[in-house]
This record gives sequence, C-alpha cells and structure tokens, in this order.
Amino acid sequence: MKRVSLKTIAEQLGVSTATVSLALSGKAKEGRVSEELSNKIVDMAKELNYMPNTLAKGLRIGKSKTIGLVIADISNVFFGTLALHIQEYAEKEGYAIIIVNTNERFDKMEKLMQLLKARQVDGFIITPTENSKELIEDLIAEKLPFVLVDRSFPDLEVNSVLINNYDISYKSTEKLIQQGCRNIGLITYKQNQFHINERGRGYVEALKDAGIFNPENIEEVCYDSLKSDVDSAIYNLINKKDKIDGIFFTTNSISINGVKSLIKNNINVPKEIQIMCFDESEAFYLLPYMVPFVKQPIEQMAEKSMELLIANIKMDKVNIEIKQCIIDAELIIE
Amino acid sequence: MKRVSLKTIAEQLGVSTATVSLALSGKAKEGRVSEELSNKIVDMAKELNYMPNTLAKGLRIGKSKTIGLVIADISNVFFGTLALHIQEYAEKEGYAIIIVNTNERFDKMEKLMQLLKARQVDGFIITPTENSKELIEDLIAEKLPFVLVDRSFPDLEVNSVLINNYDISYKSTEKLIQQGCRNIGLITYKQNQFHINERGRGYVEALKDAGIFNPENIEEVCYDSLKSDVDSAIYNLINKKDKIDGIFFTTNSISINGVKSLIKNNINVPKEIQIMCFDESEAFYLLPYMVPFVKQPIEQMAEKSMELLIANIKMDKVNIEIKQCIIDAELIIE
DNA sequence: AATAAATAGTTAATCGATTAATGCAAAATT
DNA sequence: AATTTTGCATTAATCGATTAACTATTTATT
Repeated sequence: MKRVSLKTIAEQLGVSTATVSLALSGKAKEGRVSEELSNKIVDMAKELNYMPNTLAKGLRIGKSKTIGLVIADISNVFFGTLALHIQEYAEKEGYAIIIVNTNERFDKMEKLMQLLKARQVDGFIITPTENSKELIEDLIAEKLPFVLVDRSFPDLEVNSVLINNYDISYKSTEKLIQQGCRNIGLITYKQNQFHINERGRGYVEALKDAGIFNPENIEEVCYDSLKSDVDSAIYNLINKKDKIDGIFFTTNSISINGVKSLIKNNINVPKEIQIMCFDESEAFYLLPYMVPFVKQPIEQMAEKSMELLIANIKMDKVNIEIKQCIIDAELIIE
Repeated sequence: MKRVSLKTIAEQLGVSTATVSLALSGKAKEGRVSEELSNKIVDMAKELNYMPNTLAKGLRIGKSKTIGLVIADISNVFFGTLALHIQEYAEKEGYAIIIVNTNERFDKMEKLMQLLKARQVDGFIITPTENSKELIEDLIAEKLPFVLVDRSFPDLEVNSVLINNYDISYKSTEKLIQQGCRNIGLITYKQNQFHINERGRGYVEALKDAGIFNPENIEEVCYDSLKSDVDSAIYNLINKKDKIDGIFFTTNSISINGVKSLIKNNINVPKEIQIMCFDESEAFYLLPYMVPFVKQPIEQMAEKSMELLIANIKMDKVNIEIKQCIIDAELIIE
C-alpha cells in the first residue's frame, strides 16, 4: 500500500499536481481552478484519505510549523502544566511541539538546541539552564525567533515571559513578618539564575526594610542532591540558638521537601514555624493547616509565550520586536 | 545570512553535493571519496557551522526520525515522568519526540493522530483514551509502527507495555485484608478502560476469595469532575452503616483526592480506615503515617516501549513482530 | 601493449508540495 | 475580422539531502 500523495490524486483524475495542490490548499480562486474540478479533487482526496506530507511542505516553504520547547524537567508539575498549555495553544495555531528535557544541564541544553535547529523548528520556547546565556546569544545572532519563559538573563534584551519574582517574594516575606515572624529563614538554590536570585533578593530586602535581616538564616541547596540538602538546611535552621520562626522556600521542589523535612522533625507548623512556599502542590492539601504559597499564572505564561513567539515568527526575521512580559504571581494565603 | 546547505559547502570547495553528502555521512569509503577531500569537507562543514536539514533528509529517505507520543495528560506526574524517560531513550536513539495531549478525549486523540501522521512520524507511543480502539485499528491497517503503554485493548493483538494490573490489585487488596480490614471500599473511574477495570477486578476477586465482597462498597467517579466525585464517594463510604475499614484507590489522581478527602473528614488513617493507593506521590510523605502504594516501574516502561517501537520501525513494515510486555509493579508498604 | 581492476568523483533522478511563468482555448472587445 | 481579455490548467523550477548509475583517470595484471 503506497502513500497517497498529490501525484496519486493527480493521476487518478488525469490532472497536474499543481492543480491538485491549488485546489486542496483553498487557492482554487487565485490559482484559477474551476469550482467543478476543485470539488472533484477535494472529493478524491477524501476518498483516498490523502494527508499532506508536512516534511515536503516544510522543506518547500521553509517553515516546519514546529516549535521547540526546551524544558528543564518535564516531570516537574510546574513545567508539565506549562507544557500542557503551551501545547494546547500551539495546536490551535497549527504548530506541533517537540519537547526536550535539559535536566538543568548546560551540555544537554546545547546538544538539544542543535537537534531542534536541525529539525528546522520555526521558533523556540525555552526555560534556559544556568549559564546558558551564550546559547541564547547564538539564537539572536542566527535571528531565530524565541521566547524565554520562567527565567531570563537580566542583561539580555530578549523576548521573555516572567513573573514578578522580586515583588512577590518581598510581599511573601512581608506577610510572614506581619504574621509575627521575627527570625525568618530562607532556603534557596545555590546557583546563578536570575529568577531565583530575585526571589532571594525580595526576601532580603523585606527583612532589611523591617530591620530584622540576618544573613546567617540563608541556606543554599543543590539541585542534584536536593533531598539531603534540604534536610540539612532544615536541620541547621531549627537548631539555631536564635530560634527561627518562619521560613521562605524559593521553588516548588524546595517547598515540598522543606515541608516534608519539617514534619519529619516534628516541627509544629505554623505554631513553631510559619512557612511560605513557592508554587501550589497537591501535597499541601493533605496537611491540617493551610499552607500559604505563591501561585504562578502558568496558563497565562503559556499563552503569552506562544503569542510573543508567533508574532515574532510572523515578522519573518526582519523586524523582530522584543518584549519583556511580566505577569504577576499571586499570594494565596487562605 | 543564508542557510548553509550541502550546496554551500560544495560550492566553496568546488565539488559536487554528492561528494559532500558522502563525506559528511561517513560514507567516504563506500562512496569512494579520498580521505584528503573528505577531511577538507568535514572541516569546511565545521567552519560554516553546517547543520543538516532534517526535513529534507526525512523526505528523501522516507523516515522523519520522529516519534509521536500521545499522552493523556502531561501535567500528571505519572505521564510527565513517563514522557521524561521516553524522551531520554528516544534521544539516545536519535529520535525526537512530538508530544500531544488528549486530555482523555477521543475527539482530541483522533485529531492529534492525524496531525502526527501528517508529520510523518516513524512510529507512535500511545496511552489510548477510552473507546479509541478504532484509531488503533487504523494504525494496524496502515501498517504504522506503534506501542501502547499503560493501557491496551484486551482483544487487540498489538505491541503493548503494561503492568500486572490485576495481580497487583489483588495483592494490594489482600494486604489490606491481612492487615485486618473486613469491609473494604473501592474508588475507581466510571469508564471503559481495560487497565482500570483490571484493577477493579483484582479488588473484587481478592474480596470474593476472602468471602467478604460487597458490591455496595464500590464507588465510581468521573475524570471531568474528579474532586467533587471523590468527595461524595468518600462521604458515601464513611457513612455506611457497616463501617468501612479500608479503601483501595485505583489511580494516582483518585488516591490523592481520596486521601485529601479523608483528612477533610477527620478520618484517622490508618486507625479508622486503612488505605492502599495507586502510584507514589510526594504528598504522601507529608503525612505522619506511611501511605502504602503500588509503585509503577515507569522508567522500565519507557525503556521497553522505545525498545519495542524501534524494533518495529526497523523491521520496516514487513515482519511486524507483536509483543505484549507486562512489567510487574511493586507494592510499597514500608 | 592490451586489458582488467581500482580509485575518485560527477550526474541526475528522487522524495512531495508549492508557485512563478506560461500556454491555450473560448469569450469579449474594438 | 483582428485583437485583447479572461478562464483554466500545465510546465518546470525549487526546497536540501541521498544514492544508483555513470565517467574518467590511474594502477595492476596478463
């Protein structure tokens, strides 16, 4: 059973492939194909269950109608949900999504970007890994359309969709202070990513403004040894001589492990220590108290990313318009 | 800045594209290109940062080196983790993955299958939605390589990678019985999917064998109104006149919502009611007791799926070998 | 010296769809 | 009647890579 191509239809009807192409792509009028023939062609296409070869089309018109989605970790609910919505919006616009996972590793990201370029993706949506600025600069040099999402590089003028990391973290910390905390700890990643650092900065400034900042209350953990690092961070915090009465976690993975660790240590939350988490988790609803958290507007982030990207793709490498888009996250406290 | 193609390199060196192609694809020997020229070509390709056009190659050789991954819900951790590993194995084999989401809906699955076919994917890995047997039969008729994973259709002889749903559910229920439960409830999906029904059957048979089966203890919920349905299911179970002392949940989403609901109702787990969940969840570790659960071998499932699929792709539509692969899930009780 | 074999590279068709350029009737205009 | 316009469809080039078939040159064999 051979594949059905334009040629198959053309042969069946004794016309040229040009006519068939015109008729099937709705250009019968401009292409001056009679309505009668056009209908015959459409019918035959249905009968033969014709399906256009996207590779051939992509090769010819120079667009693959495919978007590369570079994600840090698709098994993380935050990114999974982001991917879900991006895929949804892409589909609406006629794009397919090739998803790749960097596992937060530069070398993997580099390799995967090559793979996506070879596949002629029309654009990229990227959650860049640490220190991957050069890869983004390559994209700029090659004039390839892309949007960074969730994360960005502050000194790079590029399309990006972010949340108000500093503000919402300031606000979250302030909330802890308002609720009576005076010795608030922070657990964050030991790394060099702007969005995470901004969260830390929000925490620091809020405490400084309240006159209760203590750099010793900051604990840093590594992505690759998260569980044990968070355990020791919690251990350190709960064993300080100045008793900690609040903790701010800067990501969802840290939050969940942090809460887990507090429970293991029989800390009474929120009586002994109040907490503030980043991102919602199903897990929180299993606890007898309301866990306050920063809710990221994931669906809007997905929508906006696609919108920016498609606008850029359509501008066709000429007048690339750059937009930095900040969508406010929300503090959920009850 | 024009794209660099084989032609660009050929022109730079004053040779034919055929020679360049041969040299770059490592066929210098068979293609009888001298080592000297071959090296020159490779160097020039590097210098120009040449990247093969996968669309063109795919069109020519009739293989896109792309696999379509049809997933029910990528934001669900189970599927996210599955996708992560599938992508990893695919990458190793030189395949890219186009992920699509069905949201458990037949019409979406149908549409997305068309999209993937048009994109000339070399094969499919599919978690089929309810009642999508006909779509799978289409694939068989078209002789397209595919593997079903997590779910299958019992009366269809197709490649599939499943877990031992019946056995592990029987075992899980038996465990509850051993632990003293005598009136065990079930919360499962009201639907028509074999793998879910098998889990239910495991529960039923275990209870029948113990002589304590009571059909009234079975509650069914809908995917689209999961939270409220689980809430009422729990309500029904805990208000029976014959007091329920155990519950078996058949999926991860039901498990989490079930546990959540039990807590809301101030049920003391495991003293009043013992539970048995399907799939691990971060959430469980926030509870003061160990939540027993069925652990699915996700990574092996991913690996096996890719292995079967690639074997089938390589057999080139001739001798498609069909394998039903069952990987045992594990009961984690401490 | 004549022939065979090995070496090195090119030509041209091909995959399937698109589209600018062109051809050819029939109809309309002068 | 001659010319232009319009309607309808075809021809052929193109996107980029692959590869079977072929050419040309050098080297080896008898």
